[in-house]
Amino acid sequence: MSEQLPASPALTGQAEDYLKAIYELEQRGTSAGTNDIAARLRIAPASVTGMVQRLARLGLAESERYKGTRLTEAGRLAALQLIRRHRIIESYLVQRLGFGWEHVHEEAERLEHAASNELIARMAESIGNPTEDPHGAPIPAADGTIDEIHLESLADVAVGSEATVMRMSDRDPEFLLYLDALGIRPGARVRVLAREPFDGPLTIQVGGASQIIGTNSAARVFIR
Amino acid sequence: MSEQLPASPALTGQAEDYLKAIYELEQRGTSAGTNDIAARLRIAPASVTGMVQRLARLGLAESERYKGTRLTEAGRLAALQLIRRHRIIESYLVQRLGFGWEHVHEEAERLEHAASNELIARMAESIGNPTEDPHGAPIPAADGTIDEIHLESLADVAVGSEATVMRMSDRDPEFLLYLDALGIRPGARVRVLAREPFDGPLTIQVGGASQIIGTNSAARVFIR
DNA sequence: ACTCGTAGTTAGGATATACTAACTTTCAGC
DNA sequence: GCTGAAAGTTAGTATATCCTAACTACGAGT
Repeated sequence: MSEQLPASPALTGQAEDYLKAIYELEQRGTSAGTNDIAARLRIAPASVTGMVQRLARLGLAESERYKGTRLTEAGRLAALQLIRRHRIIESYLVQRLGFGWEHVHEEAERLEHAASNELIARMAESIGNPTEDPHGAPIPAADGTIDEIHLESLADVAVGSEATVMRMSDRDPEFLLYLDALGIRPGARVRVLAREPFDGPLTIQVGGASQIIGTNSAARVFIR
Repeated sequence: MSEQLPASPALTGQAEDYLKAIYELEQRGTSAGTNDIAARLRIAPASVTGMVQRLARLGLAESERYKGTRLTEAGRLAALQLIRRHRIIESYLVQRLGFGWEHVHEEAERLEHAASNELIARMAESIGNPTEDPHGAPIPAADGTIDEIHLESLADVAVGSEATVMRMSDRDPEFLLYLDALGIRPGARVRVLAREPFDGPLTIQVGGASQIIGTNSAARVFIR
Protein backbone atom coordinates (compact mmCIF):
# COMPACT_ATOMS: atom_id res chain seq x y z
CA MET A 1 0.00 0.00 0.00
CA SER A 2 2.72 2.44 0.89
CA GLU A 3 5.36 1.13 -1.52
CA GLN A 4 3.81 1.24 -4.97
CA LEU A 5 6.58 0.99 -7.50
CA PRO A 6 6.01 2.13 -11.06
CA ALA A 7 6.55 -1.30 -12.51
CA SER A 8 9.32 -3.78 -12.25
CA PRO A 9 11.54 -2.68 -9.41
CA ALA A 10 13.99 -0.13 -10.72
CA LEU A 11 13.80 -0.63 -14.46
CA THR A 12 14.23 2.62 -16.34
CA GLY A 13 11.54 3.69 -18.71
CA GLN A 14 13.84 3.01 -21.61
CA ALA A 15 14.61 -0.51 -20.53
CA GLU A 16 10.88 -1.10 -20.23
CA ASP A 17 10.39 0.14 -23.75
CA TYR A 18 12.96 -2.30 -25.06
CA LEU A 19 11.25 -5.17 -23.28
CA LYS A 20 7.93 -4.21 -24.78
CA ALA A 21 9.42 -3.88 -28.25
CA ILE A 22 11.08 -7.26 -28.01
CA TYR A 23 7.92 -8.85 -26.72
CA GLU A 24 5.86 -7.45 -29.56
CA LEU A 25 8.40 -8.49 -32.16
CA GLU A 26 8.52 -12.02 -30.81
CA GLN A 27 4.74 -12.03 -30.84
CA ARG A 28 4.51 -11.36 -34.53
CA GLY A 29 7.03 -14.06 -35.28
CA THR A 30 9.77 -11.63 -36.32
CA SER A 31 12.28 -12.92 -33.76
CA ALA A 32 13.69 -9.75 -32.34
CA GLY A 33 16.75 -8.77 -34.35
CA THR A 34 18.84 -5.77 -33.47
CA ASN A 35 17.60 -3.83 -36.46
CA ASP A 36 13.99 -4.73 -35.77
CA ILE A 37 14.23 -3.43 -32.24
CA ALA A 38 16.02 -0.32 -33.45
CA ALA A 39 13.36 0.37 -36.05
CA ARG A 40 10.56 -0.12 -33.55
CA LEU A 41 12.10 2.27 -31.04
CA ARG A 42 13.38 4.65 -33.73
CA ILE A 43 16.94 4.55 -32.53
CA ALA A 44 20.22 3.49 -34.12
CA PRO A 45 20.98 -0.24 -34.18
CA ALA A 46 24.26 0.39 -32.42
CA SER A 47 22.35 1.68 -29.43
CA VAL A 48 20.36 -1.51 -29.21
CA THR A 49 23.34 -3.79 -28.83
CA GLY A 50 24.33 -2.29 -25.52
CA MET A 51 20.89 -2.22 -23.98
CA VAL A 52 20.17 -5.76 -25.03
CA GLN A 53 23.32 -6.87 -23.22
CA ARG A 54 22.20 -4.96 -20.16
CA LEU A 55 18.83 -6.66 -20.24
CA ALA A 56 20.66 -9.98 -20.51
CA ARG A 57 22.76 -9.10 -17.49
CA LEU A 58 19.57 -8.31 -15.60
CA GLY A 59 18.20 -11.72 -16.47
CA LEU A 60 15.40 -10.28 -18.55
CA ALA A 61 16.59 -11.36 -21.99
CA GLU A 62 18.94 -13.75 -23.71
CA SER A 63 20.90 -12.71 -26.72
CA GLU A 64 23.49 -14.51 -28.77
CA ARG A 65 25.96 -12.39 -30.63
CA TYR A 66 24.78 -11.91 -34.19
CA LYS A 67 21.61 -13.88 -33.44
CA GLY A 68 18.43 -12.30 -32.17
CA THR A 69 17.21 -11.52 -28.67
CA ARG A 70 14.61 -13.46 -26.73
CA LEU A 71 12.95 -12.49 -23.47
CA THR A 72 13.37 -14.72 -20.47
CA GLU A 73 10.31 -15.55 -18.43
CA ALA A 74 11.14 -12.64 -16.12
CA GLY A 75 11.47 -10.33 -19.09
CA ARG A 76 8.21 -11.52 -20.55
CA LEU A 77 6.47 -10.85 -17.27
CA ALA A 78 7.91 -7.35 -17.04
CA ALA A 79 6.89 -6.65 -20.63
CA LEU A 80 3.37 -7.88 -19.96
CA GLN A 81 3.08 -5.69 -16.89
CA LEU A 82 3.99 -2.70 -19.01
CA ILE A 83 1.58 -3.72 -21.74
CA ARG A 84 -1.13 -4.14 -19.14
CA ARG A 85 -0.49 -0.63 -17.89
CA HIS A 86 -0.50 0.73 -21.43
CA ARG A 87 -3.77 -0.87 -22.42
CA ILE A 88 -5.59 -0.05 -19.22
CA ILE A 89 -4.52 3.56 -19.53
CA GLU A 90 -5.72 3.66 -23.13
CA SER A 91 -9.06 2.19 -22.14
CA TYR A 92 -9.46 4.54 -19.23
CA LEU A 93 -8.65 7.62 -21.29
CA VAL A 94 -11.26 6.68 -23.86
CA GLN A 95 -13.96 5.65 -21.43
CA ARG A 96 -13.56 8.14 -18.61
CA LEU A 97 -11.89 11.16 -20.13
CA GLY A 98 -13.38 11.26 -23.59
CA PHE A 99 -10.18 10.86 -25.57
CA GLY A 100 -10.48 9.71 -29.16
CA TRP A 101 -9.05 6.25 -29.71
CA GLU A 102 -6.53 7.65 -32.14
CA HIS A 103 -4.82 9.82 -29.52
CA VAL A 104 -4.52 7.52 -26.56
CA HIS A 105 -1.50 5.54 -27.68
CA GLU A 106 0.84 8.48 -27.46
CA GLU A 107 -0.46 9.52 -24.08
CA ALA A 108 -0.27 5.98 -22.71
CA GLU A 109 3.26 5.65 -24.02
CA ARG A 110 4.31 8.25 -21.49
CA LEU A 111 2.00 7.46 -18.61
CA GLU A 112 2.74 3.74 -18.59
CA HIS A 113 6.15 4.45 -17.07
CA ALA A 114 4.85 6.75 -14.38
CA ALA A 115 1.69 5.03 -13.18
CA SER A 116 1.86 2.98 -9.99
CA ASN A 117 0.27 -0.43 -9.73
CA GLU A 118 -2.30 1.05 -7.44
CA LEU A 119 -3.30 3.66 -9.99
CA ILE A 120 -3.60 1.02 -12.68
CA ALA A 121 -5.69 -1.17 -10.42
CA ARG A 122 -8.03 1.71 -9.64
CA MET A 123 -8.34 2.74 -13.27
CA ALA A 124 -9.07 -0.83 -14.27
CA GLU A 125 -11.71 -1.16 -11.61
CA SER A 126 -13.28 2.15 -12.54
CA ILE A 127 -13.96 0.87 -16.06
CA GLY A 128 -14.98 -2.62 -15.01
CA ASN A 129 -11.71 -4.49 -15.52
CA PRO A 130 -11.92 -4.72 -19.29
CA THR A 131 -10.20 -7.55 -21.13
CA GLU A 132 -9.54 -5.59 -24.31
CA ASP A 133 -8.31 -2.10 -25.05
CA PRO A 134 -10.03 0.32 -27.45
CA HIS A 135 -8.17 -1.16 -30.41
CA GLY A 136 -9.18 -4.71 -29.59
CA ALA A 137 -5.87 -5.76 -28.04
CA PRO A 138 -6.18 -8.12 -25.09
CA ILE A 139 -5.23 -6.70 -21.70
CA PRO A 140 -2.93 -8.98 -19.71
CA ALA A 141 -4.16 -9.82 -16.22
CA ALA A 142 -2.25 -8.46 -13.25
CA ASP A 143 -0.39 -11.78 -12.98
CA GLY A 144 0.73 -11.60 -16.61
CA THR A 145 -1.78 -14.01 -18.05
CA ILE A 146 -2.74 -13.06 -21.56
CA ASP A 147 -4.77 -14.43 -24.40
CA GLU A 148 -2.68 -13.82 -27.49
CA ILE A 149 -4.82 -15.09 -30.34
CA HIS A 150 -3.70 -15.23 -33.91
CA LEU A 151 -6.15 -13.35 -36.07
CA GLU A 152 -6.45 -13.21 -39.82
CA SER A 153 -6.32 -9.90 -41.56
CA LEU A 154 -9.06 -8.27 -43.55
CA ALA A 155 -6.87 -8.60 -46.63
CA ASP A 156 -7.29 -12.38 -46.47
CA VAL A 157 -11.05 -12.53 -46.27
CA ALA A 158 -12.61 -14.32 -49.23
CA VAL A 159 -14.84 -12.30 -51.52
CA GLY A 160 -18.42 -12.73 -50.43
CA SER A 161 -17.67 -13.60 -46.80
CA GLU A 162 -18.41 -11.54 -43.79
CA ALA A 163 -16.16 -11.02 -40.78
CA THR A 164 -16.11 -9.22 -37.46
CA VAL A 165 -13.42 -6.60 -36.93
CA MET A 166 -11.41 -7.59 -33.88
CA ARG A 167 -8.30 -5.52 -33.68
CA MET A 168 -5.92 -3.01 -35.23
CA SER A 169 -2.64 -1.38 -34.31
CA ASP A 170 -2.89 1.56 -31.94
CA ARG A 171 0.22 3.35 -33.13
CA ASP A 172 -0.88 5.46 -36.07
CA PRO A 173 -3.45 8.18 -35.31
CA GLU A 174 -3.97 9.04 -38.98
CA PHE A 175 -4.69 5.45 -39.83
CA LEU A 176 -7.10 5.06 -36.94
CA LEU A 177 -8.91 8.20 -37.98
CA TYR A 178 -9.19 6.80 -41.50
CA LEU A 179 -10.57 3.49 -40.22
CA ASP A 180 -12.98 5.32 -38.00
CA ALA A 181 -14.27 7.29 -40.96
CA LEU A 182 -14.86 3.99 -42.78
CA GLY A 183 -16.74 2.65 -39.78
CA ILE A 184 -14.07 0.06 -39.11
CA ARG A 185 -13.65 -0.49 -35.38
CA PRO A 186 -13.63 -3.48 -33.08
CA GLY A 187 -16.98 -5.21 -33.28
CA ALA A 188 -17.95 -3.89 -36.71
CA ARG A 189 -19.19 -6.39 -39.29
CA VAL A 190 -17.54 -6.21 -42.68
CA ARG A 191 -18.45 -8.00 -45.89
CA VAL A 192 -15.95 -8.22 -48.72
CA LEU A 193 -17.81 -7.51 -51.92
CA ALA A 194 -14.96 -7.59 -54.41
CA ARG A 195 -11.21 -7.74 -54.72
CA GLU A 196 -9.42 -6.21 -57.69
CA PRO A 197 -6.87 -8.44 -59.38
CA PHE A 198 -3.11 -8.31 -58.80
CA ASP A 199 -3.48 -7.75 -55.09
CA GLY A 200 -5.72 -4.78 -55.73
CA PRO A 201 -8.03 -2.87 -53.42
CA LEU A 202 -11.05 -4.42 -51.77
CA THR A 203 -14.60 -3.27 -51.99
CA ILE A 204 -16.20 -3.81 -48.62
CA GLN A 205 -19.50 -3.19 -47.00
CA VAL A 206 -19.54 -1.74 -43.51
CA GLY A 207 -22.74 -0.80 -41.76
CA GLY A 208 -24.71 -0.53 -44.95
CA ALA A 209 -22.19 1.66 -46.79
CA SER A 210 -19.89 0.36 -49.49
CA GLN A 211 -16.24 1.40 -49.32
CA ILE A 212 -12.93 0.88 -51.04
CA ILE A 213 -9.85 -0.01 -49.04
CA GLY A 214 -6.29 -0.69 -50.22
CA THR A 215 -4.44 -3.91 -49.51
CA ASN A 216 -1.94 -2.28 -47.21
CA SER A 217 -4.66 -0.88 -45.04
CA ALA A 218 -6.70 -4.06 -45.09
CA ALA A 219 -3.67 -6.05 -44.02
CA ARG A 220 -3.49 -3.95 -40.86
CA VAL A 221 -7.02 -4.74 -39.77
CA PHE A 222 -7.58 -8.05 -38.01
CA ILE A 223 -10.84 -9.91 -38.13
CA ARG A 224 -12.54 -13.15 -37.27
CA MET B 1 -4.59 19.23 -30.68
CA SER B 2 -2.07 16.95 -32.31
CA GLU B 3 1.04 18.44 -30.70
CA GLN B 4 0.44 18.25 -26.99
CA LEU B 5 3.78 18.60 -25.28
CA PRO B 6 4.22 17.43 -21.71
CA ALA B 7 5.03 20.85 -20.42
CA SER B 8 7.52 23.42 -21.44
CA PRO B 9 8.96 22.32 -24.74
CA ALA B 10 11.73 19.86 -24.09
CA LEU B 11 12.47 20.35 -20.42
CA THR B 12 13.51 17.14 -18.75
CA GLY B 13 11.57 15.96 -15.75
CA GLN B 14 14.54 16.76 -13.55
CA ALA B 15 14.81 20.32 -14.78
CA GLU B 16 11.11 20.73 -14.09
CA ASP B 17 11.63 19.50 -10.55
CA TYR B 18 14.33 22.08 -9.97
CA LEU B 19 12.07 24.85 -11.22
CA LYS B 20 9.30 23.75 -8.92
CA ALA B 21 11.66 23.52 -5.95
CA ILE B 22 13.04 26.98 -6.61
CA TYR B 23 9.56 28.41 -7.02
CA GLU B 24 8.39 26.94 -3.76
CA LEU B 25 11.47 28.12 -1.89
CA GLU B 26 11.06 31.64 -3.24
CA GLN B 27 7.42 31.48 -2.22
CA ARG B 28 8.19 30.86 1.41
CA GLY B 29 10.68 33.69 1.46
CA THR B 30 13.72 31.42 1.74
CA SER B 31 15.42 32.77 -1.38
CA ALA B 32 16.57 29.64 -3.13
CA GLY B 33 20.10 28.83 -2.00
CA THR B 34 22.02 25.91 -3.40
CA ASN B 35 21.70 23.96 -0.17
CA ASP B 36 18.00 24.68 0.11
CA ILE B 37 17.36 23.34 -3.36
CA ALA B 38 19.55 20.34 -2.68
CA ALA B 39 17.70 19.56 0.54
CA ARG B 40 14.32 19.88 -1.15
CA LEU B 41 15.27 17.53 -3.98
CA ARG B 42 17.31 15.27 -1.72
CA ILE B 43 20.44 15.50 -3.80
CA ALA B 44 23.95 16.73 -3.10
CA PRO B 45 24.53 20.49 -3.26
CA ALA B 46 27.27 19.96 -5.80
CA SER B 47 24.71 18.54 -8.19
CA VAL B 48 22.58 21.64 -7.91
CA THR B 49 25.26 24.05 -9.06
CA GLY B 50 25.42 22.58 -12.53
CA MET B 51 21.69 22.34 -13.09
CA VAL B 52 21.12 25.86 -11.89
CA GLN B 53 23.62 27.08 -14.44
CA ARG B 54 21.84 25.11 -17.12
CA LEU B 55 18.52 26.67 -16.14
CA ALA B 56 20.19 30.06 -16.34
CA ARG B 57 21.48 29.27 -19.83
CA LEU B 58 17.94 28.32 -20.81
CA GLY B 59 16.68 31.67 -19.60
CA LEU B 60 14.58 30.11 -16.84
CA ALA B 61 16.59 31.27 -13.86
CA GLU B 62 19.19 33.78 -12.81
CA SER B 63 21.92 32.85 -10.44
CA GLU B 64 24.86 34.76 -9.15
CA ARG B 65 27.86 32.77 -8.04
CA TYR B 66 27.68 32.25 -4.28
CA LYS B 67 24.35 34.08 -4.14
CA GLY B 68 21.01 32.39 -4.54
CA THR B 69 18.93 31.53 -7.58
CA ARG B 70 15.81 33.31 -8.77
CA LEU B 71 13.41 32.24 -11.47
CA THR B 72 12.92 34.46 -14.47
CA GLU B 73 9.39 35.13 -15.62
CA ALA B 74 9.72 32.24 -18.07
CA GLY B 75 10.93 29.96 -15.30
CA ARG B 76 8.12 31.03 -13.03
CA LEU B 77 5.62 30.24 -15.74
CA ALA B 78 7.11 26.82 -16.35
CA ALA B 79 7.10 26.09 -12.62
CA LEU B 80 3.47 27.15 -12.36
CA GLN B 81 2.49 24.92 -15.24
CA LEU B 82 4.07 22.00 -13.45
CA ILE B 83 2.39 22.91 -10.17
CA ARG B 84 -0.91 23.17 -11.99
CA ARG B 85 -0.44 19.68 -13.38
CA HIS B 86 0.53 18.37 -9.96
CA ARG B 87 -2.45 19.80 -8.15
CA ILE B 88 -4.99 18.86 -10.77
CA ILE B 89 -3.68 15.32 -10.77
CA GLU B 90 -3.92 15.17 -6.99
CA SER B 91 -7.47 16.47 -7.07
CA TYR B 92 -8.49 14.07 -9.79
CA LEU B 93 -7.01 11.06 -8.03
CA VAL B 94 -8.92 11.88 -4.87
CA GLN B 95 -12.21 12.76 -6.51
CA ARG B 96 -12.41 10.28 -9.35
CA LEU B 97 -10.26 7.35 -8.34
CA GLY B 98 -10.80 7.20 -4.62
CA PHE B 99 -7.24 7.77 -3.52
CA GLY B 100 -6.66 8.92 0.03
CA TRP B 101 -5.34 12.48 0.21
CA GLU B 102 -2.19 11.24 1.91
CA HIS B 103 -1.10 9.13 -1.07
CA VAL B 104 -1.68 11.42 -4.00
CA HIS B 105 1.41 13.57 -3.68
CA GLU B 106 3.77 10.74 -4.51
CA GLU B 107 1.70 9.60 -7.46
CA ALA B 108 1.35 13.14 -8.80
CA GLU B 109 5.08 13.65 -8.45
CA ARG B 110 5.59 11.08 -11.19
CA LEU B 111 2.57 11.74 -13.36
CA GLU B 112 3.09 15.49 -13.56
CA HIS B 113 6.02 14.95 -15.91
CA ALA B 114 4.18 12.56 -18.19
CA ALA B 115 0.74 14.11 -18.51
CA SER B 116 -0.01 16.16 -21.62
CA ASN B 117 -1.79 19.48 -21.45
CA GLU B 118 -4.79 17.84 -23.01
CA LEU B 119 -4.94 15.21 -20.30
CA ILE B 120 -4.69 17.85 -17.60
CA ALA B 121 -7.41 19.91 -19.23
CA ARG B 122 -9.70 16.90 -19.41
CA MET B 123 -9.03 15.89 -15.84
CA ALA B 124 -9.66 19.43 -14.65
CA GLU B 125 -12.90 19.60 -16.56
CA SER B 126 -14.02 16.23 -15.25
CA ILE B 127 -13.84 17.50 -11.69
CA GLY B 128 -15.26 20.93 -12.42
CA ASN B 129 -12.06 22.96 -12.77
CA PRO B 130 -11.33 23.22 -9.06
CA THR B 131 -9.34 26.14 -7.72
CA GLU B 132 -7.78 24.24 -4.83
CA ASP B 133 -6.24 20.82 -4.44
CA PRO B 134 -7.17 18.33 -1.70
CA HIS B 135 -4.69 19.94 0.69
CA GLY B 136 -6.05 23.42 0.16
CA ALA B 137 -3.31 24.63 -2.15
CA PRO B 138 -4.47 26.95 -4.93
CA ILE B 139 -4.35 25.54 -8.45
CA PRO B 140 -2.74 27.92 -10.95
CA ALA B 141 -4.87 28.68 -14.00
CA ALA B 142 -3.72 27.40 -17.38
CA ASP B 143 -2.17 30.79 -18.09
CA GLY B 144 -0.13 30.69 -14.88
CA THR B 145 -2.32 32.99 -12.83
CA ILE B 146 -2.30 32.02 -9.19
CA ASP B 147 -3.61 33.31 -5.93
CA GLU B 148 -0.79 32.84 -3.47
CA ILE B 149 -2.22 34.02 -0.17
CA HIS B 150 -0.27 34.26 3.01
CA LEU B 151 -2.00 32.28 5.71
CA GLU B 152 -1.37 32.15 9.43
CA SER B 153 -0.64 28.87 11.07
CA LEU B 154 -2.71 27.10 13.67
CA ALA B 155 0.16 27.58 16.10
CA ASP B 156 -0.50 31.32 16.07
CA VAL B 157 -4.20 31.26 16.84
CA ALA B 158 -5.08 32.98 20.10
CA VAL B 159 -6.57 30.86 22.86
CA GLY B 160 -10.31 31.10 22.69
CA SER B 161 -10.52 31.96 18.99
CA GLU B 162 -11.86 29.84 16.24
CA ALA B 163 -10.40 29.42 12.76
CA THR B 164 -11.07 27.59 9.52
CA VAL B 165 -8.45 25.14 8.33
CA MET B 166 -7.32 26.20 4.87
CA ARG B 167 -4.23 24.30 3.90
CA MET B 168 -1.41 21.94 4.80
CA SER B 169 1.63 20.50 3.04
CA ASP B 170 0.93 17.52 0.81
CA ARG B 171 4.34 15.91 1.16
CA ASP B 172 4.13 13.77 4.28
CA PRO B 173 1.61 10.90 4.19
CA GLU B 174 2.07 10.05 7.88
CA PHE B 175 1.39 13.61 8.89
CA LEU B 176 -1.69 13.83 6.71
CA LEU B 177 -3.00 10.61 8.14
CA TYR B 178 -2.47 12.03 11.61
CA LEU B 179 -4.30 15.23 10.75
CA ASP B 180 -7.09 13.27 9.21
CA ALA B 181 -7.47 11.24 12.39
CA LEU B 182 -7.80 14.51 14.32
CA GLY B 183 -10.43 15.72 11.88
CA ILE B 184 -8.17 18.45 10.57
CA ARG B 185 -8.72 18.98 6.86
CA PRO B 186 -9.45 21.99 4.67
CA GLY B 187 -12.74 23.51 5.68
CA ALA B 188 -12.75 22.16 9.24
CA ARG B 189 -13.45 24.63 12.04
CA VAL B 190 -11.00 24.57 14.91
CA ARG B 191 -11.19 26.33 18.25
CA VAL B 192 -8.10 26.71 20.38
CA LEU B 193 -9.06 25.92 23.96
CA ALA B 194 -5.70 26.17 25.63
CA ARG B 195 -2.01 26.54 25.03
CA GLU B 196 0.56 25.13 27.45
CA PRO B 197 3.31 27.52 28.46
CA PHE B 198 6.81 27.58 26.97
CA ASP B 199 5.58 26.98 23.45
CA GLY B 200 3.74 23.90 24.61
CA PRO B 201 1.03 21.84 22.92
CA LEU B 202 -2.39 23.22 22.09
CA THR B 203 -5.70 21.87 23.19
CA ILE B 204 -8.10 22.29 20.32
CA GLN B 205 -11.67 21.47 19.58
CA VAL B 206 -12.48 19.98 16.20
CA GLY B 207 -15.96 18.86 15.32
CA GLY B 208 -17.04 18.50 18.92
CA ALA B 209 -14.03 16.50 20.02
CA SER B 210 -11.21 17.91 22.09
CA GLN B 211 -7.66 17.08 20.99
CA ILE B 212 -4.06 17.80 21.85
CA ILE B 213 -1.64 18.84 19.13
CA GLY B 214 2.05 19.74 19.39
CA THR B 215 3.50 23.05 18.26
CA ASN B 216 5.44 21.54 15.39
CA SER B 217 2.34 19.97 13.95
CA ALA B 218 0.20 23.03 14.54
CA ALA B 219 2.77 25.17 12.75
CA ARG B 220 2.29 23.07 9.64
CA VAL B 221 -1.46 23.66 9.47
CA PHE B 222 -2.63 26.91 7.92
CA ILE B 223 -5.84 28.59 8.86
CA ARG B 224 -7.88 31.72 8.45
C1' DA C 1 32.71 -23.06 -51.46
C1' DC C 2 33.17 -17.82 -52.57
C1' DT C 3 31.42 -13.47 -52.36
C1' DC C 4 28.84 -9.62 -51.37
C1' DG C 5 25.04 -7.28 -49.12
C1' DT C 6 22.79 -7.04 -44.84
C1' DA C 7 22.82 -7.53 -39.98
C1' DG C 8 25.28 -6.70 -36.04
C1' DT C 9 29.17 -5.07 -33.25
C1' DT C 10 32.86 -2.18 -31.46
C1' DA C 11 35.07 2.25 -30.80
C1' DG C 12 34.81 6.73 -29.56
C1' DG C 13 32.03 10.64 -28.20
C1' DA C 14 28.08 13.48 -26.48
C1' DT C 15 24.46 14.77 -23.05
C1' DA C 16 22.05 14.66 -18.71
C1' DT C 17 22.38 13.55 -14.02
C1' DA C 18 24.30 12.28 -9.79
C1' DC C 19 28.13 11.57 -6.37
C1' DT C 20 32.40 12.46 -3.27
C1' DA C 21 36.29 15.05 -2.00
C1' DA C 22 38.72 19.06 -2.00
C1' DC C 23 38.83 23.90 -2.54
C1' DT C 24 36.94 28.83 -2.32
C1' DT C 25 33.83 32.61 -0.81
C1' DT C 26 31.06 34.95 2.26
C1' DC C 27 29.74 36.91 6.28
C1' DA C 28 28.86 37.27 11.21
C1' DG C 29 31.04 38.16 15.33
C1' DC C 30 34.78 39.49 17.84
C1' DG D 1 39.62 44.05 9.70
C1' DC D 2 40.56 38.86 10.97
C1' DT D 3 38.81 34.32 11.13
C1' DG D 4 36.26 30.19 11.10
C1' DA D 5 31.94 27.98 9.96
C1' DA D 6 28.57 27.66 6.53
C1' DA D 7 27.54 28.00 1.83
C1' DG D 8 28.89 27.17 -2.63
C1' DT D 9 31.93 25.61 -6.38
C1' DT D 10 35.20 22.77 -8.99
C1' DA D 11 37.36 18.45 -10.23
C1' DG D 12 37.07 14.01 -11.23
C1' DT D 13 33.92 9.89 -11.69
C1' DA D 14 29.99 7.00 -12.73
C1' DT D 15 25.72 5.52 -15.01
C1' DA D 16 22.30 5.49 -18.55
C1' DT D 17 21.32 6.66 -23.06
C1' DC D 18 22.09 7.98 -27.56
C1' DC D 19 24.90 8.82 -31.90
C1' DT D 20 28.21 8.14 -36.06
C1' DA D 21 31.80 5.73 -38.33
C1' DA D 22 34.27 1.86 -39.08
C1' DC D 23 34.68 -2.95 -38.80
C1' DT D 24 33.06 -8.00 -38.69
C1' DA D 25 30.13 -12.00 -39.29
C1' DC D 26 26.50 -14.48 -41.63
C1' DG D 27 24.14 -16.58 -45.15
C1' DA D 28 21.90 -16.55 -49.86
C1' DG D 29 22.85 -17.29 -54.34
C1' DT D 30 25.90 -18.39 -57.89
